[in-house]
Amino acid sequence: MRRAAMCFSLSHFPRCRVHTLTNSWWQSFHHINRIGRGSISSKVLAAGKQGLEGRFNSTENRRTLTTKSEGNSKAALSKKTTIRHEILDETTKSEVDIYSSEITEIGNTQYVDIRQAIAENKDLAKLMTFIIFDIETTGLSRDRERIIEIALRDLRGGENSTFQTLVNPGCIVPNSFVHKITTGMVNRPDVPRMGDLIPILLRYVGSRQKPGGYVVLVAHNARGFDVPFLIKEFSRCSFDIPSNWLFVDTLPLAREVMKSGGSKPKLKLQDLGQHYEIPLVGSAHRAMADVHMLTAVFQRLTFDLKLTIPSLIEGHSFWPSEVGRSKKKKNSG
DNA sequence: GGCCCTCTTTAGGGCCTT
Repeated sequence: MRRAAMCFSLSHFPRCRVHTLTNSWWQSFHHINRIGRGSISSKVLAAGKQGLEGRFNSTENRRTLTTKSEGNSKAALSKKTTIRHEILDETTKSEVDIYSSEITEIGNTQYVDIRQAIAENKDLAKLMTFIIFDIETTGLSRDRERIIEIALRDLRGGENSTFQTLVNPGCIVPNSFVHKITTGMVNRPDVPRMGDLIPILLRYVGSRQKPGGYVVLVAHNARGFDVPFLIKEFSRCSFDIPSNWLFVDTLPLAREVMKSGGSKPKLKLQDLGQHYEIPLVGSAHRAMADVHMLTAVFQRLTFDLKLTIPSLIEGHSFWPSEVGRSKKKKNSG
């Protein structure tokens, strides 16, 4: 039997480190705010040092797992399938049945604007699952190019908090100089095509979301690049973006933070990483390395902007249907 | 392509994503 490597991996990070950093200060921001600016900085930055730098350098707590599945993933979806995750050093093995989790259906509420409701009801904010994601592609045009790698990371951390896979684009990869992903790496029968991968991706995200909750997917330049690419690929494969997926673009957040800097701000993800002195893990422009970087950058940006979950959702999130529509309306009158 | 900035708004250039 051919053992088809799905080429996606799951990494195990210290449980709740990121969750603690993000959610604790978000939830307690107003409380901490009463203590004073200096106290906020010292407390949160201390948490950041432990949660971010400590995590990145902590090899003893970080175990990379590879995931392999047997058989074609699309065919496998027709029946209950278990994907086995094997730790590289083979000292331990674990199994996760990502097909057993239910994706919560929101019914016909697609594109119903819940952002105002979240702003008015803090309990709804607790139903949010924040997932940082990044894609690598064969180029910049959403119409002509294809996704060749995708990585996600649940901000809560913990076991199976990350998801990473190469994607077979069915064409050559002309821009390997960018991400070091070659045609030979992805044009293989054991690398899933997007149509096979999307159901797995949906199940994974569904396994991370809270019952009845919403998923907030965060990416750098999400509005201009990642989300349009996702929409295009989902559409091409006859899938819909789930109705409970919201998106946040960190590029305008960075622009807002950096605009007071005087000189022309550098807003590339790697520049933001340098600004915040965040160490790079892995190769830049590989999806998971960029996800780890953005995870740290996102938290620093939201801290600098003093954003709570409700204010982030209300003021900085968007639905897929809003992509392609200019956020700022030109004055027609 | 979306967004921001300016030498602007009846526009154009540059950044950001790969």
